[in-house]
Amino acid sequence: MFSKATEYALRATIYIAQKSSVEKKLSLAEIATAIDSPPSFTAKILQLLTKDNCVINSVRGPNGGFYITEKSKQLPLKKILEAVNENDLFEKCILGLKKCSETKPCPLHFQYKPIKQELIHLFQTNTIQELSEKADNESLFINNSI
Amino acid sequence: MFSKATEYALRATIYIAQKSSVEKKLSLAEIATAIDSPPSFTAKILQLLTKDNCVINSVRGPNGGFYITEKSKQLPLKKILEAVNENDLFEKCILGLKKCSETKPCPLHFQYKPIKQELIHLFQTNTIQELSEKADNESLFINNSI
DNA sequence: ATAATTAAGGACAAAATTACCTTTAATTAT
DNA sequence: ATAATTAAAGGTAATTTTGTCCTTAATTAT
Repeated sequence: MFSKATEYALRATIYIAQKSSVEKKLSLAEIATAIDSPPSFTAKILQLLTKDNCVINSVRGPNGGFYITEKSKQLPLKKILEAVNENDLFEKCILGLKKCSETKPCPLHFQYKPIKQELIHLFQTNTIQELSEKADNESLFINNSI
Repeated sequence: MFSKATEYALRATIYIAQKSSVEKKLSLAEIATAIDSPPSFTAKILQLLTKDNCVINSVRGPNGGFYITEKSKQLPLKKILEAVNENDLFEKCILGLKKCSETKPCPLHFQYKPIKQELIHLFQTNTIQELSEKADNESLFINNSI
């Protein structure tokens, strides 16, 4: 479904929202270990999420690391997809047809449409905070190797 | 969503179901042109679909080509995904967590679940024939460049 | 039988994605 | 101020996916 990059972005952001605050920043090493992702590749993705502080924040130096503000926690998951340039995924034709549209629909168009809309709805209505709270309850999901 | 390979597999199969019969086989060249896919790569994918005649059939030589039997037209789209080994796509965790399950769910698990089931339902209930008939009505969808 | 045609199959190439490593810049603690 | 720490940034490497090409095998038409 999603690329590795997007999966890591979602997992990392949820983890950061769960565990961080301005006072308690998380290092790349901790994040990558926690979400079971390759550290260097994860660094690149965190950079995307940090661009213009669009989703998360970072500071360098001792006791530096990544954190998320209360304000950013109110952002929809969609923002994460935007940050890693995978936001158009749900817009695309399921058969990969460039010209597929309402007026020129592919044979799956109208059956896929409601599903697509549910996906969009899922990522638009859920905030980062809501997800991180769910993560608190529903077992520590995030470590991929456990 | 899907890989190029899967998109081509779906488009090709629908096109073959639309236009072919045992008497009227379609050449690789015609199929690739019609669905706007790279011919050689498409050849590989058609081979997968032809393995054990699981979805489509082929014959070599003059007036050879690809066709689909009436029986195979009754197969669900899911068969196409199986043939190109992308059938597990809908089984996977949306966050890419290997151990995500009903008892150890990721924070998106229960919200994604119904969507996943609709996707599975879509590919399990629609037959190749049904799709190709839709393609007949809903404009010739398949050429990607028009 | 022979030649022509078409898919099958194998090897290879290009592009995209994923992953790694090293240097630089910023920040902090001493 | 200096040294230590951490992310940023750039380059590179490995892997996967996508795409190409060439030879082989099968079938058909002549």
